[in-house]
Amino acid sequence: MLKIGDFSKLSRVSVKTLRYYDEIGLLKPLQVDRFTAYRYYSYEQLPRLNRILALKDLGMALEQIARLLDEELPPEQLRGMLRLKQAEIEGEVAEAQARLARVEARLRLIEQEDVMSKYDVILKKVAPLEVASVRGVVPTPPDQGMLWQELEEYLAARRVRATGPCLSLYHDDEHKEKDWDIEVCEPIEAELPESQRVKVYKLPAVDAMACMVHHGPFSTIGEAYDALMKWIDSNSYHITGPAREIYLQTPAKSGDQQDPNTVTEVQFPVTR
Amino acid sequence: MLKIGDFSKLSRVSVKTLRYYDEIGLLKPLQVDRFTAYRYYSYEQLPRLNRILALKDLGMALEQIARLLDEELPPEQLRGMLRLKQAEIEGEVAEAQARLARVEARLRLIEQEDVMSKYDVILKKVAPLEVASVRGVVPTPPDQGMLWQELEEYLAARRVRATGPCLSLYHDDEHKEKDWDIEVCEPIEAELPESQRVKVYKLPAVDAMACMVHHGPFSTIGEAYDALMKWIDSNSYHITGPAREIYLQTPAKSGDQQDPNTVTEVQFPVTR
DNA sequence: TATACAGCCTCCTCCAGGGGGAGAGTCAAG
DNA sequence: CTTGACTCTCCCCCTGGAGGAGGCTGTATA
Repeated sequence: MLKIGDFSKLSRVSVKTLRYYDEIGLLKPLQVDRFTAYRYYSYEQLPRLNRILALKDLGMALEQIARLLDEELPPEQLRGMLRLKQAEIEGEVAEAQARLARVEARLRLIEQEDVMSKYDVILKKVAPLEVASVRGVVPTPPDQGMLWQELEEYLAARRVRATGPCLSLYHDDEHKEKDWDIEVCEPIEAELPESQRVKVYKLPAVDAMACMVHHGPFSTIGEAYDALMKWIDSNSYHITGPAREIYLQTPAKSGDQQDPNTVTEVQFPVTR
Repeated sequence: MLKIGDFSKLSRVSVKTLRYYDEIGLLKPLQVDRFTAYRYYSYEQLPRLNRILALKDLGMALEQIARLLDEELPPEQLRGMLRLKQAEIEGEVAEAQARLARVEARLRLIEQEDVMSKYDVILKKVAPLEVASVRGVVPTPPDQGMLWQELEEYLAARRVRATGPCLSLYHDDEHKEKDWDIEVCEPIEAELPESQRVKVYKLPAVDAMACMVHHGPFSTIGEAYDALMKWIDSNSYHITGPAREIYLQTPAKSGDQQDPNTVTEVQFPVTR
């Protein structure tokens, strides 16, 4: 009969842990003094403890180990559990490697430019969204006011209201000097007839959307685009569709390019 | 001003989490109604939240993120933290891969033999140990009784007692039919003079000791050796020194090869 | 304007695997 | 017999929230 301290030294498992294993029923002392509550272990319990440690070392949860040991399970089932565990750890490895890649990308970014630290990109899933939209070609982005006016008049006339912040889609693949192909959208829920100019449809869901929030005047939104592009490049993604610009907080004066309280989210659908 | 639900939808962070971030001071709402305690957020808080999510995504702890954001730390320090994080994740990857290798080895083992499931190997560090020992060549392991007798008589005559379970070292590299080179040891703490036959020294510490506890008669200990060897092989380790046999629970009748209550630990120092 | 109902609040418990420590009782050697 | 080393139970702590109870609040609609 060994007292807990002796058993602890023998097995190199802390006393605390042994008491915990007793508590959860994973390894009960062979005998417990009814008056002093002292735990007494036997050498013969070492194999069970070692089995516990071996399974724990494979990444099994204690409760699972308890079930596994007490149910005298068939070897076939142990095999199954191990294979499951194997898949799980493979997932962990992949996840850790992905995280490592993100950290390295971030390091590369701040290596080349410290301003980057103003911006943070996150990757989200985005649900499909029912919108009413007007698409057209305008000289430069600030000129899209015309499109907005058109869309809003149409909605107001039919007493339909936006159900969330409105957004623009930028359909051009590359940066242009003039003649931008822009689509302005308002999310709606009601039924709405289409017209020649106003389309009603569901924006597709996006599995991986690289997003960044720009807080500051519209006139400086280029910085956000630069940072976002750099992030996408650094993380070896590439763009798979039109950019979205979501107007979370619109300027006090509509169309004001300088209002510093404007908040805009820029999004690019991406894939590896 | 956005209520917590709206802010939650906007940022795709659960309400629960936002309240938690408020509680730990990571992201306080811009304003809290003094009477209703309703939290009100602003669009301008999105960048901070996004920064939080981005850093969390790199594996940073929330408390670290809080310090990082509130201390306006120099970019140099961020770089340092990221490099630290990088090393840490590399460690995680390595650990996960090692665990995966262990699971795979275990799968291979039970694949070839189900009996294996009786034995569990664990890898320990072993501290140095002061011992008195007698070494000699005996026909077969059960004949080591002669050596034990010699050692114990020497100790008894000098009133020195063992401070832990005694053990044998097997110095032969390969399995032999006869003439085993065996050293029997008793751990001691007291000063003890050496003699021609009895040596006193410190068994070296071992960094990686593959250990297995055999519970059953001595006569069947060969199974334990087989399993241990197989494990070592399966996990691509190799043996770097003499095996140790630790007599945790000795037979009721000294030297009894058949007592089923005997408990013995078999150890091999190993390395990759 | 009454009411329904969605949304918000605080507070509590729970997860894994123990670590740390307080306060009190026990064991064994000298 | 004493003393010091062990041991006991009980409680709180860690991460990053999730789940739910019980009770207010805000707003849209009839």
